[in-house]
Amino acid sequence: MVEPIRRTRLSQQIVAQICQLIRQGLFRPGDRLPPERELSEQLRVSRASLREALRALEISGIVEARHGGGTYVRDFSELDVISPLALVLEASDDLVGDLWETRSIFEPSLAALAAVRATQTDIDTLAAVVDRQSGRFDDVSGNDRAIALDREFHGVIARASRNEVALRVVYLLNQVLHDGQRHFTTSSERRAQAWVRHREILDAIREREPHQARAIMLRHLQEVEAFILSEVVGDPPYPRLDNS
Amino acid sequence: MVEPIRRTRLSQQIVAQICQLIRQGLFRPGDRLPPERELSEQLRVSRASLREALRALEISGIVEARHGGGTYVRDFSELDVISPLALVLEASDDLVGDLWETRSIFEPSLAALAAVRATQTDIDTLAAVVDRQSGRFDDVSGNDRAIALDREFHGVIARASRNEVALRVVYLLNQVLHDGQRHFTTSSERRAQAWVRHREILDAIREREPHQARAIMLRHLQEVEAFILSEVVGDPPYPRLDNS
DNA sequence: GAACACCACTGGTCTGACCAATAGACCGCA
DNA sequence: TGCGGTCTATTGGTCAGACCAGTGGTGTTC
Repeated sequence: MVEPIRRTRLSQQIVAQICQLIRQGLFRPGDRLPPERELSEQLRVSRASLREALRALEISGIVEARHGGGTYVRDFSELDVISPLALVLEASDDLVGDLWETRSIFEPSLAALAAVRATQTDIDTLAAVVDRQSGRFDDVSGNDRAIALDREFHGVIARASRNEVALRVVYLLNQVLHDGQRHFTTSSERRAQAWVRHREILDAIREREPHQARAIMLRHLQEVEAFILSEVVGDPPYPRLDNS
Repeated sequence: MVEPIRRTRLSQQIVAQICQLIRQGLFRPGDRLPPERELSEQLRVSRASLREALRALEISGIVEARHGGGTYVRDFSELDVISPLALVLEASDDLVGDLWETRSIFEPSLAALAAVRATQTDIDTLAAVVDRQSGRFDDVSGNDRAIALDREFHGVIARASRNEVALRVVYLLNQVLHDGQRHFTTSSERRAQAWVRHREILDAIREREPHQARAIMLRHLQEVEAFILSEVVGDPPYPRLDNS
């Protein structure tokens, strides 16, 4: 019935303000922020409070501090930040199924959006990734490289969807999933099958066919998911949706 | 060829250590951590460094600090977690369109899942919410109540989808969206239309028709989104997907 | 011109102090 | 006894200033 009073910490206000400055374009990715001492003086807050705010921004992946070198605004396209949410989800193996299901909800739509919105540059980048995936990866480090390329493929599509929010969400999901199964090994046959699907998705995006892109992405994820869930985890506790 | 030296910040080590203590069960959800002064003494670090670590843990949703009351380990099942995602999205008006689009990706699938997995209790709860939405809400506080009920409706469906990850994501999205437009006013006609859709979704879930639930939810979101984007924000900068 | 030494700058950490909110102890009144 | 208010120790929030440690440019030296 009544609205609880909004007790806002000083560092939160600072975070909001700096975020706004960045969003307004006063600070652009790659720019160096003013020194902490100077910034704290301008904001009329102590350096400790400012540092708490900067730490929050750093955790969020918005800025990056270099000891002795200044604090820089990160390029948002580099989203490879350590997500603290991974700490929360790490201990729970039983969430892997949920994570995959969530990907299956999300990424097909992102592929469809990418088919509508991808620029020629996006498509070229995606094609380059798919091309690099055509290799065999038989040596020791091959598995890691294959996984990295797979993440890159899905990352490029998410970026091509031109939806900042969805991009962040899907990136987070994949990161948690990746962290939980870092040493997961795929077989050559699996990789070959995935590569075929990746090529089909690329073609669908290139041909601007969102429905096609969505359907193939869904099929791709379900194939991989079925394999992983059967090998690593157990059967899902709840009924699944059929495709649609 | 050589491994770069890992220059780790003090606060990062503290975060790792506290996380480990929580993971080991020394601190359980709901427990109160030792006071900052005491903890900093035990860890042999300054209070400032400890506080930076605690701020990181708070952003991650692992602990919660209460001014004058101590720092508590959060119950991870609580959903209103401050995520780094929320920090990024805070104070950003031009992301409202992305947020809505992301909802439109997510919630139709959740409705479909709910149609498959909802228990009788879920359906009863949902029916009760819809029933309460049938009122007129003409008085002053009516708008707030209507918005609260709307959030509750979508929350119950998300919970009924039995997907912990998706639940958290959609909860976060709606929270950010709500925080950004707290004082948004809807007309009675809009509410009536939304109520019709809500009833249709409820019926679809009750009849165990996932396709139906998905389709109506998508339609519902697109209707509301179109209204809000036209009234409050501007036209979307990128082409939208047609339904599907 | 290249290698080196130096030094101003900047983030990282520490100390100690004070402010502000909380919560429990304590007291007085009904 | 039980309720209400007050008082105070505890605890998080903020501040100021200092020093440490890594960076990068500048000037010197050969």
